[in-house]
Amino acid sequence: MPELPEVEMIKLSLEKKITGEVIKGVQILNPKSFQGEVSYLLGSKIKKIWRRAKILGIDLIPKSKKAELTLLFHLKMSGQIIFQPKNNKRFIGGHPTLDMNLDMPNKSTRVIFELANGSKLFFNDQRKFGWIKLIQTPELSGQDFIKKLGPEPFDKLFTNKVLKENLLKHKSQPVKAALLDQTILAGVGNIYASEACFNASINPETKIGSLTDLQLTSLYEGILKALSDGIKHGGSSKTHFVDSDGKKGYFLDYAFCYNRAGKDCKRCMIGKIVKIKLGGRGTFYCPNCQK
DNA sequence: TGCCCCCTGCAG
DNA sequence: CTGCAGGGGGCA
Repeated sequence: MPELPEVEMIKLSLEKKITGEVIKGVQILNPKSFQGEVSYLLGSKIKKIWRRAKILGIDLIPKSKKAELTLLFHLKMSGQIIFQPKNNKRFIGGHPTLDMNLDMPNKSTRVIFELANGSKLFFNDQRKFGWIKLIQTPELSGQDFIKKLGPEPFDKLFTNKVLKENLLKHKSQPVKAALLDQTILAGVGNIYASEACFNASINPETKIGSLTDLQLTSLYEGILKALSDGIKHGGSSKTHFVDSDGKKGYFLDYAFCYNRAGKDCKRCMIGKIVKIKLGGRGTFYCPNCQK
């Protein structure tokens, strides 16, 4: 489900609600969804919520004087984190009919966190690919899936030059496949990879090695534009994504190519968006203006 | 680098 | 019924 913008929306919608709260209980409905010693969580206090790439982290201060804990979430394709206020009171604005049914738990609920103030967090994951991992905070940097991650797109260390260097280690790869490689840069997934190529007017099948310097720069800008547009519109809700309030995001209404096969290109107005398969993933582009 | 796999459910 | 879905690890 979620790429960087979607996880960011979850983080933003969650942090004010649960920071400072204490975890009172945990119910694990699907054992494969949770790794770690659950009992350590009980009585711990939520210190900070953060995002790295597509991973959401919750730092915890344990009840006793043990090392600090971090709860890691990877939502993979269908994960959701839903906050339920005390007494299940909700004040959802906008268009309630467009938000998900918030009766929890539901069929996809895998883990439930109960907070001391009576609110709850539901980890839903229809396809069961996602996971929650409880580790000691000092172990974080040693985790393989963290170590391997490339630069964070909105970090100031992620410059045009860094992207170029990282990409050029993979000259024979098609551009769009490279954007999905989390070691090159972290956080871009299938939707925003297609959009980034569109923004840069680059055919997603183009090999990295044959990109001009100018194209590499356009790609850098195109990536940042795709991701920030994603955040601006609250993320992409194709099937599963909602933020922690159960609200959808509307980026796909503004997307240039993703999920628009057969439709007119919004830029050149001549081409029609096509869908191809690249590296096993659906890929969209305009054959007329992406060369 | 390119499959196959982990799962469930929906659209065609 | 088949194929496909915002991810990514493991295998040849």
